[in-house]
Amino acid sequence: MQLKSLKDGLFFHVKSIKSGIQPTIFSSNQLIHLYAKNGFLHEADKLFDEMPYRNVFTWNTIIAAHVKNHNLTRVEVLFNSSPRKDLVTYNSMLSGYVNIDGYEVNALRLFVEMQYSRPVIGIDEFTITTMLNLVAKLAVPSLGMQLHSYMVKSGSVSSGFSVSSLIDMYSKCGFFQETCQLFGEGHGELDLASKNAMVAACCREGEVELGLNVFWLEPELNDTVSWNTMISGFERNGFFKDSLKLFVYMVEKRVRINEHTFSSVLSACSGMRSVKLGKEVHARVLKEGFNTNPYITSGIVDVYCKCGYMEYAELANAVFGSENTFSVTSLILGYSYTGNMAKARWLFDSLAEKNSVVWTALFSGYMKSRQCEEVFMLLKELVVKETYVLDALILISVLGACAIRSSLDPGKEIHSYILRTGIEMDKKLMSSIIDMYSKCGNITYAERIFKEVMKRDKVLYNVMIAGYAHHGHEDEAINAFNEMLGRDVRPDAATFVALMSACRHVGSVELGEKFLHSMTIDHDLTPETDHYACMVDLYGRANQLEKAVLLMRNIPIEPDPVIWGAFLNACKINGNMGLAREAEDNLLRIEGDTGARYIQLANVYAAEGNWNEMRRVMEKMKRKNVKKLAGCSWVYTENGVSVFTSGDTSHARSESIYSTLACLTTEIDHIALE
DNA sequence: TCACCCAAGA
Repeated sequence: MQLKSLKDGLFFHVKSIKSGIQPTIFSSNQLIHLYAKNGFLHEADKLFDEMPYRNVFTWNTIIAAHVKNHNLTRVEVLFNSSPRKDLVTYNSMLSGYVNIDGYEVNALRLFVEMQYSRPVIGIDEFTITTMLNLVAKLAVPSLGMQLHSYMVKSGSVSSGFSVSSLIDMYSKCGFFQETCQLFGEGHGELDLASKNAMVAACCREGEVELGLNVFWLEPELNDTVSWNTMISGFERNGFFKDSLKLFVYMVEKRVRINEHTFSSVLSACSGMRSVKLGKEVHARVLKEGFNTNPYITSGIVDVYCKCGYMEYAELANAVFGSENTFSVTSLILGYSYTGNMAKARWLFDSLAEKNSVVWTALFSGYMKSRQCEEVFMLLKELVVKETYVLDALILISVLGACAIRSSLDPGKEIHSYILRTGIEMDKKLMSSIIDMYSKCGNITYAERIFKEVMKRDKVLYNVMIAGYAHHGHEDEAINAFNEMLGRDVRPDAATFVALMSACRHVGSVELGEKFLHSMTIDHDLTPETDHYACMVDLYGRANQLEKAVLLMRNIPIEPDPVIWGAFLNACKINGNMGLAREAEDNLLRIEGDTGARYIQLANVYAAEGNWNEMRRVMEKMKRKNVKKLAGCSWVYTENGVSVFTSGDTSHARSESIYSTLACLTTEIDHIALE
């Protein structure tokens, strides 16, 4: 008897219990399969345990059920106690090892055992496709190619399963040419899974248009997977609107939507930072009952976090219940973005297990709010608590903190850690190291590392040009820029900030003007705040206040405090108090609650000996009740960091520090007199 | 009874 549906099965099961007639092994096997398929694993297990006789099919069915449920401990127990194992038993076990993270080595061992143990189990097409999956997951093309050769030799390369698995494997190993070739060879009749794998491969390669063309080949074939692949392909390449448009079209065409669809659509909403669309999708998810899928619930939380709606995000997370690390990570990032690091830290501490992504999230949060000490402390905590090799993105955060703090020694330690552990030096990491060395005052090291990189990208050039600028090496900055153009690396707005800042350091007004002009005319870039502020500063330092005034009048964007601050400084250098007053009005209008601005203004008047004006500004500041954080210096010693503010006597050894300082000052005075 | 293609947080 054939039991087709769960209803059939239940009916049959009840009948057999009532009648007391033991079902045949064949029927019981079918029942186990039906129960497991419909999520009733407990019932499947119970039936399996109660069976007086079992055959190899019985064992294979229950093993497969637990493989699908990712219960590997149970799978291994069953596999080892199974009295007779055939190729199917081995293939199921192999599939368990391949599809559950952390058992990849077991899969390789089992694969070898299947071929060489006595008696030989052998391998078949199922084994090969499962192994191709493993190759794709681990990205080890050499093994993939061996499997491919074996398939060619054994003549099993023509089935849809084989081709789609091969396409997927080559694509995930980064061999796009081979992927295209395989797809092209099988063009006589289009196999849906192979076509879907090809669409995915194109999107993975960033060839979205090509992917779309494949998607529209014989569109009547397309199933939910095809649509999902294309929707996610758009999303992952940043074409969020196209992703959502295709989703709408999918709904109109009445193609069945599943949990994968919603997951990608939610990512697109996050990418667009559209809370409106996010809410719409959220409503649809609730309506269609997908609100227990962890991919989807974390996706919803993420949309609200990315859009800055932290209250909604918290609420959604609470409603969805059951701890979801992805949701919590999104929340940590959301709070980091809004500068609420206390809340971010609280959430971080609430996680029982912390993976490298969540550590990275906290690191980047502290970096974003420039809490460098917290970055260093977190690093200490991480090294104590976790044993794994530090993630490149974490190191980038720490290097950033070193750069801000001008802490060369910790920076060097990180650099040697990278060399020691053999972490792959990608361009981002390389740029961070170069930036760290240059900001910590060691331009020679920065340059040496830069010159070792053959394939230099935009960020790498920008960092190096900024480094040269920072150290007053105008010619080197311009040479690097010319080399960049010669290598067809397109400059961006940051390149010109670096170049103009090089001009600022050496006072080359003409060159600065040339760059400002050239970025618009030759490179189709729009000057932003930093460019104008840089130019105003350049004019100021070159005693060309009239040009600064002219530029201020013609800046096409609303000048922000950075530009006004630069202009104020220009007024100070050129001793023009009338214009300084104008800058003051504008500055305090925008930044009336920033203590540092009042002090800057007071200093402008003080430099001119205009004590009345200075007093007026200080009184204004007092009335507004704003404070300025004291500027400080710091020194790294073996015992940690010591911070000093002006007139500070809080340090335990402050007496000896001050007497050393007095000696040094006397010596400097002597040198100056000589 | 086992195998292919689509989903999340830096």
